[in-house]
Amino acid sequence: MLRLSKLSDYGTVIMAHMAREPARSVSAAELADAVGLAPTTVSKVLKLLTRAQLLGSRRGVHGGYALARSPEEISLAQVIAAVEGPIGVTECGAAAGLCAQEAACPSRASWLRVNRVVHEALDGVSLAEFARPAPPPATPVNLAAIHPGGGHTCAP
Amino acid sequence: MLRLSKLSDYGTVIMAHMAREPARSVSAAELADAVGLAPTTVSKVLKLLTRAQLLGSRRGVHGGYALARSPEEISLAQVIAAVEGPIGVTECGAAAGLCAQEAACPSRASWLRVNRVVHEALDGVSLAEFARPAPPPATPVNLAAIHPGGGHTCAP
DNA sequence: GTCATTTGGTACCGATTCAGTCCCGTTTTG
DNA sequence: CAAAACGGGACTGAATCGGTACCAAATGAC
Repeated sequence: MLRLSKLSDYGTVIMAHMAREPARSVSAAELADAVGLAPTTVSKVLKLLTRAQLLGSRRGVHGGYALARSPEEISLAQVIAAVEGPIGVTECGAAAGLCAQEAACPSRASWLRVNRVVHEALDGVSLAEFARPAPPPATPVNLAAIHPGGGHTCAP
Repeated sequence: MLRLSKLSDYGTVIMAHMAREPARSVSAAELADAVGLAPTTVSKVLKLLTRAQLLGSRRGVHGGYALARSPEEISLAQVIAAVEGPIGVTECGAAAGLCAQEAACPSRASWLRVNRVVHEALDGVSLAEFARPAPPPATPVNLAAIHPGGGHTCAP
């Protein structure tokens, strides 16, 4: 199904939530409550997002997390990569040198193209857009024609 | 990592191999030998591809598999969907309504857009192209129309 | 200075999913 | 009828994933 992992999904939900009040610092517990997930799980995701420098953190009594950049400057691709590693449909697309047949692979060019498009698609969606879906951007998308297969775990 | 399953990967390799001699009927054993995978595994994948009507099959002593359509008319998306089910980046599967918040989900539009782009990327690569990598096709997916401001490197 | 609070890192377990194999039935041909 | 080949599941071991727990480090209140 070429699906996102649950943790990545959580990551996007969490980041979307934070993007609605970009300046505010929030604790893991508060966030967990807001998105309706187990505090431990939220915490785990927050750690990953922080390590990837998408979030800044502060420890201590009034500690918490806050966006490291403005929501416009954070893309879905960055969030997903932070949680589940390099984005790539095939191994050869995620990092060079993983596939033994790399040099001789007749399909490599095709895969690289697919990988690039996928990455661009995810990189083209900013948190700002993701959190607060405005009327569909620049180019109107024909919703009726969209291939179904979607929805995600929309946390409250 | 948003990665393809191994079985899907095998599927593409097998189909690519068949696309190089589109008219010929090949047995599972012969194919397994050609692509260097276990016969049982190849057989499993072939069954899936056949059930999805990408291949035609004949039983009996001179039986085997053959492409159901010309390589130009079979896309990567079709092969992948045949092996691992409907392509979709997010959960809540093919059936609508699995996600309670579906109607109110603020990110749904974004996800649908991503799904659509991914699907188009995979649908835009034909077996013919995939098996015998030619110079990039005449009409690549028009990313600019979907995400104005587009270009980006694929580097992880 | 001490203590409650909150993040950081890691190790761990249970469950689910995946890859791979095997078995048996059906079809076709010689 | 016998052999070759596909069709459809069932089964198993392994890998991955989701989730939890634990302890260390930092911070601020008192």
